[in-house]
Amino acid sequence: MAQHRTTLKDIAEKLGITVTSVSKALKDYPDISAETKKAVKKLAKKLNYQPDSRAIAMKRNKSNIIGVIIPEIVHYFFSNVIQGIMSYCDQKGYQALIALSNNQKSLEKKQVNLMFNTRVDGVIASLANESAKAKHFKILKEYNIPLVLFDKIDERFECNKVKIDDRFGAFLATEHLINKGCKRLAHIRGPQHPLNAKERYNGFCDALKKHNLELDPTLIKICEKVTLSEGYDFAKELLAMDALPDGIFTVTDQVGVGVIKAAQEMDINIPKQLKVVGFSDSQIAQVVKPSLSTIHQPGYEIGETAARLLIEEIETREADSESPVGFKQITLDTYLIEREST
Amino acid sequence: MAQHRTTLKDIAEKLGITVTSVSKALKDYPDISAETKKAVKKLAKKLNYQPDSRAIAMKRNKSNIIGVIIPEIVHYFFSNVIQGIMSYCDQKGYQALIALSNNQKSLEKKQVNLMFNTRVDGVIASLANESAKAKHFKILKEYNIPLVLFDKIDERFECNKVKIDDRFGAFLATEHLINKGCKRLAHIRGPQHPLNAKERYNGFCDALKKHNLELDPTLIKICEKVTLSEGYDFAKELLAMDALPDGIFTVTDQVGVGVIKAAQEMDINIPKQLKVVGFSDSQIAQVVKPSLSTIHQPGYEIGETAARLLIEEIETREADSESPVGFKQITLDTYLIEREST
DNA sequence: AACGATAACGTAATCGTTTTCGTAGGTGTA
DNA sequence: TACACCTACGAAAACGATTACGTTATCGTT
Repeated sequence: MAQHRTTLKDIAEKLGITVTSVSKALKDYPDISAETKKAVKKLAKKLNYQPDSRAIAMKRNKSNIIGVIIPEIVHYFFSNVIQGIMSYCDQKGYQALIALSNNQKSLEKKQVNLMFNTRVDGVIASLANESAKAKHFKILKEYNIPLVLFDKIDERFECNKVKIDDRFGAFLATEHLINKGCKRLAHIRGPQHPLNAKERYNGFCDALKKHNLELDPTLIKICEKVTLSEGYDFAKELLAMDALPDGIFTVTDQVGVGVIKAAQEMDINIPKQLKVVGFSDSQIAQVVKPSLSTIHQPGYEIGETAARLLIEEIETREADSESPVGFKQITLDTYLIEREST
Repeated sequence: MAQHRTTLKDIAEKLGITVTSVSKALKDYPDISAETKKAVKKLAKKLNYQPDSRAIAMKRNKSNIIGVIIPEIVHYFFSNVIQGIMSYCDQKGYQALIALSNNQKSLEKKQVNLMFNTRVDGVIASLANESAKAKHFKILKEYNIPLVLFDKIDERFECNKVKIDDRFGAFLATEHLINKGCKRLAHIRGPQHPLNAKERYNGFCDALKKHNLELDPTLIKICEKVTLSEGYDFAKELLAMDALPDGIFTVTDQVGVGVIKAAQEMDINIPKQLKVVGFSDSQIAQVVKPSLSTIHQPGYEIGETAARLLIEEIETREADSESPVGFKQITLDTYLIEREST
């Protein structure tokens, strides 16, 4: 019942020639006669011969598979990145092996090792929230396996990187609130470790400083999971204070939507009494009512760029394994999208 | 600079024994002396030996990689499914190679072939909108490669399947509209081919029939891309008719949100003048204002179940390649979530 | 006739691992 | 002494494909 997968051997035996000739015939080597080529190709088609990529991978020491490690996948930004990665890979003849870290450092480490064992040609990753450093990616470096970090990166780690200017984006968002008349600004920020959470916080501070506004530590809240409900809870806290904030910049749109929900429940009008800006430009930001102003974060382009850098590095090393690679950090443009929440 | 990946050969040479013994020592074969084992293991650890999964895959004829082919990934439902698949795979020691069909049949076919060549152990797929039949998956069947279809399935194709009862879900949604007093019901349905779009349409009809309501063909609209903006456009058409519909059931939440946007622009009150029910229970359904009633579609569980079925089939065939496999169709529970839009 | 060129194919090594089947040397027993 | 038996290892085939290098046979040239 179970059909046998045709190999070169099968073809060779039926034709009474050797595996070598079959291989050469299929690849149009000049030292194979036209007749033999014809016969081989015909039989190959008939038996539906398809080369075994694993065997080729062993021989060439190249799998044409890249690994992707991300914190989560049910996430507008990350799924966009993946889409970008995949469409570029498809074009270039690579496949994508995807793994999740669930934002846990230990799991992330395990996934890195798995990728290493699977002998992927390279890895694209965004660090787990628990991972301040990319130290556990070092094994890739040691064995010359290209790595591209995006979004949640470790600046000190020597490799290609793709990101947006989070600090500038946050600055734009905050200054927008100020320009709209906000005086008392709050920020619901991301976790301690991820660099982009820090950068967004810094951008927030930059804007305050530029406009001579004081930074009130009680108006800074730190998310752990960066969810809608965290945004909701922190907003409830912030909006129960004696001196209410009149503008909130949130680390993501998810959190921003949580803020909007909380404000609505407390009958605080957005944007009149409170203005909100999120970050990422995810779909919920346009769908929520009032729609949420946000900072655009081009997920698809980030993915595409990361894949391009990775494949370039892979193929450069392939051509000359000893040429020292110059690492780039590509920063993609970002901008403010103004909506009803401001 | 570039470090060399340790192989059995390296260890064997340094220890003056053969590859055979090294392999056996690492796997605790009884015919290797305790001393040798100790020495081998020590050196293996020191040199960070990790077996090459490709070589093992060749030998065992098993890659421990499964293929996943889905129409798109920037999609709440599909990304949830992937999450479910991956977490199950992780537990069972499998990795996931993911590919997108972009809802195109030709690309889907290409991806199936790629999966075949990569020698994945099995495939999980949801059909592209363009694919009425799963005929192009036949090659997997011919070579005894397990396949599990989910969500957008081909009922006639013999393989394991995981889905929800779309017809019943649609019936629930529609009856809910009727129970809430709607008399003139519209349905914005999915494309022609996907079975679940047909089933949802059928469920819509079932409810009308049960409650002796007439089916007005002018109130049925057919999406191509199933996007928010399609929902918006169709809603504008429907709400410009002489006899307005008072209830709309949409094939997805995306489309439902489009309807809500259109109604709001036209100053039609939801739920007073118009009630809307979506399908999928995606995040935007809770975020939109008014929040959208919907039918729950358990993406994570569907993914988990699909992975479980697939891996069970893989391992059954592994144990006994000739045992005829009985295919299951698992239907997961679904239910209505009532929100502000009704 | 002798040599070289060329065409067309095969040999064998290789990638890294697994596993079956030896086999050499030693010990124990009748 | 002869045989069985055990211990601890190695040889070799196998998975499927690639490729540097050999090896024939045939023909042309001088």
